[in-house]
Amino acid sequence: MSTTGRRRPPTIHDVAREAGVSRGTVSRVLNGGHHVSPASADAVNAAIRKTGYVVNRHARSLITGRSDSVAFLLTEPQERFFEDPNFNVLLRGCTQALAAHDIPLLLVIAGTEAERRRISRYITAGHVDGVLLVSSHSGNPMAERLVKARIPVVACGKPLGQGARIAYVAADDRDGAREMVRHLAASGRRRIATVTGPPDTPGGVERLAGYRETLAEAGLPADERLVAEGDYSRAGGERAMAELLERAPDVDAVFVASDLMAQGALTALERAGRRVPEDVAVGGFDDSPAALGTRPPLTTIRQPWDRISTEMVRVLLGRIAGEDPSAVILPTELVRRDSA
Amino acid sequence: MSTTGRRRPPTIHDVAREAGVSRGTVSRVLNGGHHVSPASADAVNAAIRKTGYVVNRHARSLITGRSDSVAFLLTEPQERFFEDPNFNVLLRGCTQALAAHDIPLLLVIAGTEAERRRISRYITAGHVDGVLLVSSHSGNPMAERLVKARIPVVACGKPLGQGARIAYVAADDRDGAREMVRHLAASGRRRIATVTGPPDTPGGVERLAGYRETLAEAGLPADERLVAEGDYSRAGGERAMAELLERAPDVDAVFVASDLMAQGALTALERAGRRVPEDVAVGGFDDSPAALGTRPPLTTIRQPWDRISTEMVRVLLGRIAGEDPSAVILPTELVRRDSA
DNA sequence: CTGAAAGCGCTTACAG
DNA sequence: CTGAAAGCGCTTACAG
Repeated sequence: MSTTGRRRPPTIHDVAREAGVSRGTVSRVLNGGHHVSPASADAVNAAIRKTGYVVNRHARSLITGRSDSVAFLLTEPQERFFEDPNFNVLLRGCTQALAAHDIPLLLVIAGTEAERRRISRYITAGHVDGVLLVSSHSGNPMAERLVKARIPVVACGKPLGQGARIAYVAADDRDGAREMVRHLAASGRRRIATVTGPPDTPGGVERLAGYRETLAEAGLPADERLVAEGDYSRAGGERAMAELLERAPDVDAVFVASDLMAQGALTALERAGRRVPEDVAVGGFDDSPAALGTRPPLTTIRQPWDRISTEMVRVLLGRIAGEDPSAVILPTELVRRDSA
Repeated sequence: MSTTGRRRPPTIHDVAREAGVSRGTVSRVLNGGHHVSPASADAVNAAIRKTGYVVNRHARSLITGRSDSVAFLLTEPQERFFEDPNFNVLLRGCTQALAAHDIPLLLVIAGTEAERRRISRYITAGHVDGVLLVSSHSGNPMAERLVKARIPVVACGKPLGQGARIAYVAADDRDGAREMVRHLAASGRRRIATVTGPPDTPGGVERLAGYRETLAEAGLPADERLVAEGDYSRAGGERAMAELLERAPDVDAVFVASDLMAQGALTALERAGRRVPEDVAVGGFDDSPAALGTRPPLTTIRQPWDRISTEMVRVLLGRIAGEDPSAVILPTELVRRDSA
């Protein structure tokens, strides 16, 4: 009569009965099969197939205290992340790396302080085993809170404030910037400007430092009129480039600290009637999908996003397993296209 | 001695003791406060604050059979989704709409058949209460499986195969296409081509239908050389436009069924030395962020993504609460910029 | 309105 | 190797 009704899913008890063993034995098979005779294991596996049994994770989590899932946590206004293709690449990479471990990724966006509070409670309540923290800005209160609550965390990019207590994975920002500026100088440019990231972000600080060092090495004079601050947005890049053009009309190259900002810079240059790369060479940073959408295609510094996400997941899983926080710095690579 | 160790989080039992009531009463306060005296409720709330109690969701889910979370499920190769900015907008909208209900979003990508199988099991195991299904192609085996397993599902875009059994939210594709083609014709274009979406997607079918209808209404002859098939990717759009240029060199306008493909079409036109909009007017579809990154900025049809995501969440929550599947069709809007 | 009690589905020492 | 049993933290009829 009730075959039409929604059948209750089979439990471990049904499997045990079917296999003719105790629930304990079924559980042992489920959890690695140690201390189980081959015959019992076979019987259990057959019973699982026959009944279509799937473990109830809530019950398991209740007793193990683990959720077997991980959060991908964004702690900035969403617009930034969704505008910037880097975000996609990172999210995709982490999703994939986690999937390989059969761990689902919980996407959590905490852009406002109210949201951050709510999410803190959510995470602290044991909903996830660890957090992949994506936030370019330092002094992030979330990181502090999470670390204090003993939640395993690994950040993308070096957290400027937190000291050594938090694990992170980052590209070698400074070295990447140096390579780009060397490339610009090698093509004979002499008035090389830069559009920086925000000064409270590792990319903002390190890429600028690399720029300055390389200028000095090349014997080019430092000129503060050649430095404009951006905010990693396309609009910010456009604004900064316009500023640069006004302050230093003789600029003949610019290193822009992100591809998205470089896209904006290109717009500003076009409006000003400057040809790229003939009049002004433009170098970006990231090698994000944004670099291909521009005209001309962007010469840029590739961040190894695949490796970054893989490493973030690896380190986080290690942290969850009890390992100490570690830092991973990955090398970048110059990608030559047409803009410089 | 043990204050340094990781303190076990407070349970409902601790709260009950603190408040001087039974665990049942605490639970009642937690679940709406019905059948609880104000005095007890106050005592419980005070105890919750004092102990910092947060409900253990695993225990709750075990008994209620609900997870209080929802999956955002992508069932296509990831590249497509991450390449296409529409995806971002949708994901962001759903995340926000869900956050308003305090429901976390689980991002799940099932691009390969193996992944789909794994994810099916995952979802069927009761890990989520419902699924926001994002997949442009029809005949999606996932949808079938989920519906069969009685999982509440709402699709983005009308599922071509599934009939009336699955709820969906979509923009009015046909009407949007008609408006764009009318706009093109109104500007005096006579050789209006189209780059379509895949023929097994609702957008591929409906937007092409709208194109044909409007051409007929405008008294323009149907010419199959003016129809090229795209795949919603930038590269596909570029390819299709090149094809069009070869087959019908006198083309003076093109309606491209997605902004991303339009971006590709622009590249092909530029390579062919055609000016936009002077020689060829280009109209897109979506009003995705891709439409702003082009030169010239794209005239396009806006899909009301905010409303689409809000509605998807609303319908899904309704389904979870037991409502019947419903379909929501939202109006589009012509956005005039410089490309047409 | 409220407490005592059963039970959700699982894991894990504990004995054998 | 394996079963019986306790217990994870919660919710929900059931009596009062």
